[in-house]
Amino acid sequence: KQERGRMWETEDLNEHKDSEKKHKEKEKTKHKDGSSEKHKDKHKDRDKEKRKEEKVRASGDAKIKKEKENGFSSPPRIKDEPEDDGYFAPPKEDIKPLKRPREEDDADYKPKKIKTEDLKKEKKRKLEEEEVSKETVALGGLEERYPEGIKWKFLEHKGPVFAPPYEPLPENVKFYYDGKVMKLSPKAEEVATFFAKMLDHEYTTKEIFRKNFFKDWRKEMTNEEKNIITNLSKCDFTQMSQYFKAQSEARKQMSKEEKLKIKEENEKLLKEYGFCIMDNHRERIANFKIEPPGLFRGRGNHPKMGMLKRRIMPEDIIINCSKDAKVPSPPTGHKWKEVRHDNKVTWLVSWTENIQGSIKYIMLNPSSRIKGEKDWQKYETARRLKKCVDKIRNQYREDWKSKEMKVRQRAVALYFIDKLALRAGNEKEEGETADTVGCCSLRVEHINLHPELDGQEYVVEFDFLGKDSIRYYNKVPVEKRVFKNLQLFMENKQPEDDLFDRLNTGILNKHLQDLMEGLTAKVFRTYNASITLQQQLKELTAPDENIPAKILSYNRANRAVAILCNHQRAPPKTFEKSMMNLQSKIDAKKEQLADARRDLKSAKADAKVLKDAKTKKVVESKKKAVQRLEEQLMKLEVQATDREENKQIALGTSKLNYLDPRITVAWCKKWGVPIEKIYNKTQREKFAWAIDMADEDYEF
DNA sequence: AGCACTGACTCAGAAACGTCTCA
DNA sequence: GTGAGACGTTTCTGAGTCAGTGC
Repeated sequence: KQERGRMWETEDLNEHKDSEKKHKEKEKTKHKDGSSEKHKDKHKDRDKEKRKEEKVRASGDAKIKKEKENGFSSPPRIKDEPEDDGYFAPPKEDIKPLKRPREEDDADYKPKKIKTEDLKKEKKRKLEEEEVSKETVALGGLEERYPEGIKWKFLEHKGPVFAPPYEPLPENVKFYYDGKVMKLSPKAEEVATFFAKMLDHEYTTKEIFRKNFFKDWRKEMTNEEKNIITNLSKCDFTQMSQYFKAQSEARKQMSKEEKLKIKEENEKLLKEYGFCIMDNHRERIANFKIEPPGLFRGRGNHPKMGMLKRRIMPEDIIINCSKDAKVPSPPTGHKWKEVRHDNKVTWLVSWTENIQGSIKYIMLNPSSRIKGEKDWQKYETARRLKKCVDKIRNQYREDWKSKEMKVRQRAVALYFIDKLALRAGNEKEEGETADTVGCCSLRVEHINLHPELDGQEYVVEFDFLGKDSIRYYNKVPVEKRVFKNLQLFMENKQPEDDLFDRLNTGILNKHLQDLMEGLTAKVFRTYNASITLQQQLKELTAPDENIPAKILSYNRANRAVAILCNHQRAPPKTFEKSMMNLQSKIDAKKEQLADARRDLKSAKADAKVLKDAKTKKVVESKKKAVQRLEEQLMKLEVQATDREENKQIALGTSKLNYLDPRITVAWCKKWGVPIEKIYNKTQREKFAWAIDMADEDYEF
């Protein structure tokens, strides 16, 4: 059984103090210079370095990686096309702003596409029985139009939308320090409002959050403010907080017209900035709005939570577009940091974020050609793994016996990745992020070995925090050889030592690359998720069930995958209540049904005596009523089961990222389930390529 | 030559938002 | 017919993976 919980939510005081202490030590060594570019000067932990050295020694024999291709199932056939054949910038007038962009888009661009792809189209058309309008997203090797690594030939966009400027609070909203009213400078006030807006959130009670916030807030204060405000606990943000609550309340209470006006403004913004031209398509951009300033909310026990995420200015922004495109103009009085023309990447805009020093991007929507193609490619790689997975499994089982420690560790790790769908587990910089692990970065403290547990032999108990600090807890019986190996790996180690001290993701992936071109650790997740869906669907779908029951089967298959991938969610706040509501509905329905049955019975009795047409008719209608109620009851019960089973499981992530959509499409076609029942509008847009491609015989 | 760094991309759950349903 | 709450959808942005590059 999967248990959910974030360590830090339940951690006891001692642990808390410990992590605090650790963090303070980090701070001391790290922040001496006080520069704002601290993230650049990487802090090296002594232990970590030692560990790394060991690994280095052990991995000296790494094989030289062979030349890597782009992971296509078939090598891309590169057609030599004249540069300007079809890759012109579509004249502006052609790009009509649209209310329902996607559909009309297709109509807009189809003609051009057909022009540029005459031959391919013709071939395709023969294969197609269905809507031609979806062709724009049909893939069938669009990539081959580009030489290796080239992502586009023409790219034009309007640049990002910046966060709205700060609006100072009205005079009557006061801030108090130590019980006394205090007027803050605009900059200090802005940062204070970030905190005030989060006052109801658990974050603001956390020591690290408060400390980080206060430190960064003070940087924004004037000298006088700095002198006065020395203790966060003496700050009273309640008026600010109430003001924002009132504002959001007011927003909810707005009249229809006002709401409509806002909606229209948003649509206008989307129309203008939400699309770009990539080659001869108008494509939706995923995140064209720049992240507004605020307080950093890391997940889990993040050492940087509460730090100030600064406002991004045009001067921070790098614009990427093609040379022959119109460069977006920066807001008046501002300049871009840089304009570049790099067609080996897919992003339109980038900037460097100040918390981790990492780069953020503006990229295209999942429905775009460039994302869809990549997605399709991912599943094709996973399907190639299907063909050789048996061989690979035999190989790593052999490797459990290897004389070389490194090989054994690699083999056991790969076994976990395959069997349990664990993530690869890159090393992370200590003190920069929450302490989470994946397979290669598992530590001794994360597993417990039980030679026997609950009647099973050789059980490994996993308990660690994975991505997003989601807890992975699982007791797994493993093969004896694995168990013995784990015992060996753990010998003479401290709890905080790496379990696989001779292994990292680089070594593992290099090895995988040798086993199959394009194979990496995460392909196993995709493969196992998709193959599980396919198997489960086969197993669970009962041919003569009705549609709701079929959908339940689908959800159950989906759920099996979500459990495998450990996709969890916090139980909805209203879960208990809504469950009870549903139960009372079921009870009511049962009562109705009992009544209806009684009515039917008496009607039948009447009919026996009277034998006239009228009473017969009554019997018929009562029969129908019973039937209808039975159906309704079943539907409700199905719903209840589904919901109960879904309490802590998030289906969305696997559906969106791990399950080959063609399996779903095929299943829908086979059983006559409308695709809309499984995929909503957005999902259908994202998977348009699959809906177009797969027929009911599709096999993953 | 080897590996640390980092850029570019996918994947992740929470929160905000919109819509539907039921009293 | 209406309004509140439930529930599905969309947005947001943080957290991973992985390979290329530059020291």
